[in-house]
Amino acid sequence: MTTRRIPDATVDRLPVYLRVLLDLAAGGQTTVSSEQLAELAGVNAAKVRKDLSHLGSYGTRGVGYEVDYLRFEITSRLGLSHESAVAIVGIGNLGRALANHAGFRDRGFPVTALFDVDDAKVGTEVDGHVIRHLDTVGDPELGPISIGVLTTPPAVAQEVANRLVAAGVTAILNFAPIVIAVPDHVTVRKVDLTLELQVLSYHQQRNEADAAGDTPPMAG
Amino acid sequence: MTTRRIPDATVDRLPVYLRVLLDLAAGGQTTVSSEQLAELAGVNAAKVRKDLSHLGSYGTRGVGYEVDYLRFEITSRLGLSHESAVAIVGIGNLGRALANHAGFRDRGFPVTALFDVDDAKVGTEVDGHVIRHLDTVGDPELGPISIGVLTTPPAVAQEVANRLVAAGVTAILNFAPIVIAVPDHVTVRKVDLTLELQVLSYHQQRNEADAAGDTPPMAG
DNA sequence: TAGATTGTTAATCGATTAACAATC
DNA sequence: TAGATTGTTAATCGATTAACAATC
Repeated sequence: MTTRRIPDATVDRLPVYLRVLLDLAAGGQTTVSSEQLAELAGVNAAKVRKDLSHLGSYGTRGVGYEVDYLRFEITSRLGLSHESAVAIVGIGNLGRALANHAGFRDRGFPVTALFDVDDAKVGTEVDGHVIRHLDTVGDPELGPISIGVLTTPPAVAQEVANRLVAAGVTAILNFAPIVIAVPDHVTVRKVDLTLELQVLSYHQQRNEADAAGDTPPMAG
Repeated sequence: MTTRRIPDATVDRLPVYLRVLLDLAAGGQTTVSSEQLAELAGVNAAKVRKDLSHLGSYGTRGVGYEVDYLRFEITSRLGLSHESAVAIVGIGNLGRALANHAGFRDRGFPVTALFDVDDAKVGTEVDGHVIRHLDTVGDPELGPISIGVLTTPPAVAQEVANRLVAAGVTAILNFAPIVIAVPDHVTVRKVDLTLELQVLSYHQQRNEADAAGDTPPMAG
């Protein structure tokens, strides 16, 4: 069963469509046009149709897309038909907040393990989960870990990533502000909060420069 | 003083280069080649040179780039020469963690205000900051807010964004899993944690499919 | 001068968009 | 049949990359 490759830009948008479809389904809507889906997802209709065409032809001309069918299809292609266990490593402010984050469990990503190396933290509980020492990360009795969430200080992030990979983790969400290297079969996504603020800063500065007449809007 | 437009993809990488340069400077290194910068930033050297060329010609052929000079230049172009006050709206798990996040203040983004609408929270303190009612968001005595961080439930995110914009905020970092609409002069970046996990799930599934022989690596 | 490395060019690639024939 | 809307094509745009002349 060969599944065609989906472009990266499309993969990044499928979760957005999926969330919109869940909302629509909750509201009782059974059909949606590319126009409406685009509006709710904050993109244009051509992009929606192009994106969905990579999944196959699941719309009906003159009618639109069946909400439930499309939901099912996106869920399946994203690999969300089964739950994925999440382990959080580094239980500081952010790690603790994520451990408490109900949204993960609700979306099929139950947090099943918390790790740290601080003996003062190991053994204590967060949201019903005991914090374990990172040395036990490979322990089979914890069950398989599908995704590792890295919320350690940057100085140890690479070392921790190595240990996660050694324990069989093939997907990492990295919050540490450092680029980590992993083998080809491991996927990393990064969330860099300072980067986000800095990019906002850039655009803010540009807008101000434009407003100040650097690129006069209509004045002549 | 006209500053040339920098491509979006480049703007997204400049903060990464900046972080690497700070590390190099801390280590006492005064010069860096595109090759080394690329290695540390996790990209290739051609991209580094192309990106930096948008800032102007700040390298020296045969030598490389002066670390301090490049740092200064990127800092300036990103608008990081002055601090930007951050307000966090929605003090739940995540908002509280971000309020405690020292990395923001250290990078020039001091958190100066916390807002919520829950009377049980209003008046209490987090990391030395009193939580205020969102109704006071425009209050001049709080000082200007440069960036608003949205950590509210999705159902109220649009409404809260409207109030931030009305209070003069022109940059928003949105953690609520919903697309928010804002006027043209306002910039929004989103951080969608569930989306990140779902995209990881997709790649994980693809890698497994490939490993299972869907795309045989070398077997014939 | 010889070696190193930038800055720029040009080719390539992937993503976006508009337009419209196909078709419900 | 008439109206609506998809799925696909083709044009355009922006990003990436390799290659190399310029030059320190």
